[in-house]
Amino acid sequence: MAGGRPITVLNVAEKPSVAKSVATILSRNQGLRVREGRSRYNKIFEFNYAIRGQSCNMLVTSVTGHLMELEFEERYRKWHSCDPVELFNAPVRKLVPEDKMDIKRTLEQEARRCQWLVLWLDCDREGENIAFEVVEVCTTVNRHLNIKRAHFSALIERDIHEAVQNLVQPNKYFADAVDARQEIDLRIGASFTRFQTMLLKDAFNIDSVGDDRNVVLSYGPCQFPTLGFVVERYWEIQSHEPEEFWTINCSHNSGDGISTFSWTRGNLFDYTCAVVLYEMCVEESTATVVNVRRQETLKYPPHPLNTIELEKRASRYFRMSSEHTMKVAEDLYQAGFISYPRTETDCFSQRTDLHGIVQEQQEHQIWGAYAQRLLDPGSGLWRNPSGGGHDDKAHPPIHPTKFSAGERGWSQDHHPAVGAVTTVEIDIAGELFSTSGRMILARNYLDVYRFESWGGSTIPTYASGQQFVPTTLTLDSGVTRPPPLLSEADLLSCMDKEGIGTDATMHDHIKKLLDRFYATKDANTRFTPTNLGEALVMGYDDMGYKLWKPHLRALMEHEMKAVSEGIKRKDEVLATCLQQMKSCFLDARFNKQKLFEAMEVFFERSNGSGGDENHAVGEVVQRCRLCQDSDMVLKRNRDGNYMVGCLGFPQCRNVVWLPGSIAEAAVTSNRCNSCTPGPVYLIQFKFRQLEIPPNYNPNHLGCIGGCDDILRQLTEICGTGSRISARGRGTSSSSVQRGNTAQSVCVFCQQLDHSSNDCPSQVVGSRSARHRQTGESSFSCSNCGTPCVLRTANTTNNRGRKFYKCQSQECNFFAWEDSVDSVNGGNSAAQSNIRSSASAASNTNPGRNTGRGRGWGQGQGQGQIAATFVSATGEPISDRRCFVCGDPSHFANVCPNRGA
DNA sequence: GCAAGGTC
Repeated sequence: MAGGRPITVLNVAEKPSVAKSVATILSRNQGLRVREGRSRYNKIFEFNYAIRGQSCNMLVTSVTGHLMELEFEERYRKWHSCDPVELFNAPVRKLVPEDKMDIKRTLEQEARRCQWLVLWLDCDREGENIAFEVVEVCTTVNRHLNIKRAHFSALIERDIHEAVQNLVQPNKYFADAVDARQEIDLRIGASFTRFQTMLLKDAFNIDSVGDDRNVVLSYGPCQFPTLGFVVERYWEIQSHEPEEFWTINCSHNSGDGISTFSWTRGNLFDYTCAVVLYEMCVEESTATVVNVRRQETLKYPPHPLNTIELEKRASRYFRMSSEHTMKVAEDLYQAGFISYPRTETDCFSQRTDLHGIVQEQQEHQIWGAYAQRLLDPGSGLWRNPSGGGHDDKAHPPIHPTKFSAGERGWSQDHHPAVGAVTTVEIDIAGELFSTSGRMILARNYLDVYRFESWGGSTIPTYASGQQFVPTTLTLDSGVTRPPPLLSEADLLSCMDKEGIGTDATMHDHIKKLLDRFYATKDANTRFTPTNLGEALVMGYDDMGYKLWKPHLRALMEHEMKAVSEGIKRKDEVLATCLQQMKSCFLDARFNKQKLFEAMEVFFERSNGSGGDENHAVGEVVQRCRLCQDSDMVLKRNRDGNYMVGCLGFPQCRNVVWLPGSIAEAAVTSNRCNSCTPGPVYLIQFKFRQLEIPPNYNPNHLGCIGGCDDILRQLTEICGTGSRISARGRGTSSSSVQRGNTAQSVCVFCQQLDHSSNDCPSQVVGSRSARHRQTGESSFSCSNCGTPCVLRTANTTNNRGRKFYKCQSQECNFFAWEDSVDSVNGGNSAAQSNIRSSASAASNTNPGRNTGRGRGWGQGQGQGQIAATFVSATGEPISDRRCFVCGDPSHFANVCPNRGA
């Protein structure tokens, strides 16, 4: 070929900027001519060049991403033109859309006079697919074209010259995989979207979506699993039962500093057990150092950067949204500062010239010196970065491709930072406690990677066998908390882990949730599903279909990979996938009632019968007495169990779980005559007969306001439908605290300090059953006769002491529980009903028997101990307080002032 | 009016 006449070569890039870069690099900016094409964005560059000795007249132009779109044939385009199920088989075709026709014409025009076509599309599956679109357009007008593919990963001279001198063939398998993906996405998306939109849009008043004429309840194999992540986390939070736990903390002031030792048992959920162990420690409180360990630890630098990690780190360190990050990265790529920013790869190949990359950085004023040290063989600092195990075989990890003196926050090659951790273990009465401190010995890569911190903390010196008396020894309590709502970084992690979307599209799917009114994002970038989003997921979940789970996409992705590797044929994958999805579609349509039911939980039927105008029928039960800001509504969780929850969730977490034996429940327009503050709407319950005792009527018109003994009894007998939290469970369960404590607020008296099971008002003040069969006595206000509630004092002098308070707002009656006990002969309901485990524990302690007892203080037989112990078996008196109002009697998750 | 994926 060498020495022949010049040939004309048409080079096509994926976007105009790449065409320009390729042309500039190959022409070395000598004799480069530019002319307009038919599309105003896609210029044509011309210059002379020699490929392996063959002189070429090079034309370089571009497309803008995909040139073609897949669409249904005309007669299936209109929404009502066919049954949506037909979309699984309806003929489809690939067409150049109208707005790409100019580009198509330019390609045709230039291809007619060329001998070669060189494809400079991005080196990934989509790029390969676009390459075949370009081939189709060009070969239609010139079937003699010689087709070549250029493989490059960065717009730098070395890569571009190397690519053009080593042209290869395009990979049809890659393109086939994308064809299959496109067809499956189109058929599933269109069929399900039309189905659920036409089914639900007009059937309900979907108030959250504004102008509902344009509402589309879309379904997509990426957007729905993304919504699924949001809803699943929301459900997890909603079903979390706050659970109290106890732990022993020990501190020691040695004179050289204070060490805080934590209990190696961690948190105990059994109060009695914790008290017994605490008591042992207090009685035999000398601590013995049993182990002092000093260990060198290493903190490794992060793996080389891929797109998701770039987005997550930018979100974490710079609070940049994923969308903005990719925009900036694209700019840097186009300016030649970094390699291609859309890559899954997080390990460098052997071919990458890492030394060359670092050499470029030697002049940098911040990390230049570090780069020089890395390159100095005498320093012994060089280490090839360890990979994260991902390689898309198309692009290297994102790395700098040329020097910049400006602020750029990444480095490539790092040594781990070195630290020394000292761990001290002590033994008190057989219980182990430990503490640790860290000293950083060598910062190494942390010197240049300034975003990661590795704090040091010092502790005094201890020797094995040494004994000391703890300065404080406290039994502290806490409450398990639900996980937070998903943040944008969390969501990206979920999507990445499950393979939802591509690096370039993940942020689009997240945005789609907002656009479709499926979810909202708050100021902290945390996502909450809307009623609409939750209802749709719930509907499919109730059908038993995991269409909102990532499995379907994962399966498809797996199949696509097989196609791209030539292991499976496109046609067979398409046939199997679509067959499965079609039967799933038919099943979903058969079970559409589930979708209706789920929507009914949240929305009124649009042709509904109206009902009581004062409240939304079928929903509102009462005003939330906790936040006093939102309504409490009857809802079902995803397991079908009923609860009455505050609409202010997640800011307000007030929830009343109802018996697990309910088959059906509906809020009526009847108001309770006795519960205040009203109105409290009665709920018509239908219980599953086999799950309740025979003497109860399965049909019951009940009230959650506090007056309904039958409801309380069935709750106790049947338990609630609240999901048991997976976290923080699994220790012993002998204590009553581990009973049915799903409510943040007691069902019966709306107090925060006990569960409905322990509610004194049910014994003391129940209207319908003043005297229970057990013979326990009640207590009513001696002024007005209204039933009293039992509360816990929080004043300095009486912290933890219980008192009765009249419920009537006009009456100021008040009496200490312990003084009432003595009047009533010490057999009060309150005494027997509250915290029985604590009572048992406190029996070891002479003194008032008020629930949890009062613990061990100075002067209670502990005189041999010189240190001051904080009494701890009463109400929580550690430094932990509600961070909202500072009250130590509760935590912020149940704070009545929250959101005030 | 529908998907996801390129890109402007």
